Amino acid sequence: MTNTTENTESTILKAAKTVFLKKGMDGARMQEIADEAGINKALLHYYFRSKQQLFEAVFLNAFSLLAPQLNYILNDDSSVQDKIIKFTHNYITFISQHPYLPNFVIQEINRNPDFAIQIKERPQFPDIKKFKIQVDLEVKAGVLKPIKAEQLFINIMSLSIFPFIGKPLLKAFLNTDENTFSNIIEERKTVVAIFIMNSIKA
Amino acid sequence: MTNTTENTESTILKAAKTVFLKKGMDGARMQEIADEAGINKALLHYYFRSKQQLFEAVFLNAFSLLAPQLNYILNDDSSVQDKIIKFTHNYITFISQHPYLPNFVIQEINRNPDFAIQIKERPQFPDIKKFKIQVDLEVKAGVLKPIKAEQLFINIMSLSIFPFIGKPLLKAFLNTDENTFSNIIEERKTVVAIFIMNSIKA
DNA sequence: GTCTATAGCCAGATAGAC
DNA sequence: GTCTATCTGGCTATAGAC
Repeated sequence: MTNTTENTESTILKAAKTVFLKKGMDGARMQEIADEAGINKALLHYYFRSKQQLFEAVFLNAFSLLAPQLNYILNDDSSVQDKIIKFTHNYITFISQHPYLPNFVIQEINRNPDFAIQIKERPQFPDIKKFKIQVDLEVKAGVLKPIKAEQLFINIMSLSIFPFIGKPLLKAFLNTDENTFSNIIEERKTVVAIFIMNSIKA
Repeated sequence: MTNTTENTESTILKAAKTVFLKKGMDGARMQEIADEAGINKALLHYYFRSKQQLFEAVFLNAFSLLAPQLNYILNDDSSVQDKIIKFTHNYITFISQHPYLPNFVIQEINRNPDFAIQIKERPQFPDIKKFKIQVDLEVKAGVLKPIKAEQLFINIMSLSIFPFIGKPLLKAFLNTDENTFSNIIEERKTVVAIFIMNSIKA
């Protein structure tokens, strides 16, 4: 019976995730989530009380998929170069499999900046401190050209994430179909790291 | 009297822009737009018939602010390097003054991909053809390291636009306040071009 | 735990006076 | 052209049967 409960609850969460990620908090409908889960609308309220609470469960789940991976680039002990090569490959691969994730998280934080505050309280929240020290050291040692860790971090994030968020726009500008665009993304798993390292390797 | 009409109409458009850009189509309320314009809700319908039509007027206006600037990097005759330096500086400066714009346009295209199709029909819609030829030529001439024009274009867009879309998230990760983040953006008006050119200059 | 039925509210849209 | 008042539909949430 605990099993049944957990199954229904996770069925709801999965359906809610599908709908919220595509439509956002404002665009999502409880009825659509219920349909997606193959159950009744009232049951959603039985398990999660309100749309808001269901949404928050989905949001925190989504965020906890995206954020911890950043700890790798921020806190691992290997060289900046090694981390950039591995991170961009892994992150682009991961987002390819969850293309709605970054747009959803960013959109909802923009809608309600309080989320950003809540999130910072959580354990495992990525912190740039160590990365900053490492970059400064490698710059001083002459391994990297002069660059601020903050700018480098923003560049890595931008190059990894934006193509997914801006996909429909980029597809239009590049005048490509779905397949060609997928190939371009596939290429980025390697060319992003090359692009970055060409720029900063001393 | 034509004047009065145009004034009311543009007052409504301005108010609608303010609200739609912040809240998006789904989050915006006609009442809020009416309040922002200092007029009555019924008047919105008198001028624009429906929320959808008012929204589309705002969307097309927003898009027509963002897109034509791309024609500079895509179609101007100066060298790739010159264009990147000028474009990143100008675009980041422009978006700094209209920070909600890119997020709004991208969000709404993601919500309704039909917009992307409609938009492509418009005159002045940016086209990458000429840029592609130019990049290929400069690569062949040994001015640039080997890079595909499509990837370079995506990189330029990503580095210019993403920091605005991802601002609350980046602020949290970097653990910076509003002021520090503004300074980082200010720096990007020059460092983005340096970052790109370091990477691709042969 | 799960359903049907419905309460209650809110938002977009319209009618009609001025 | 602009307003007040109101209709109508749709959505979240709850009541209550099973």
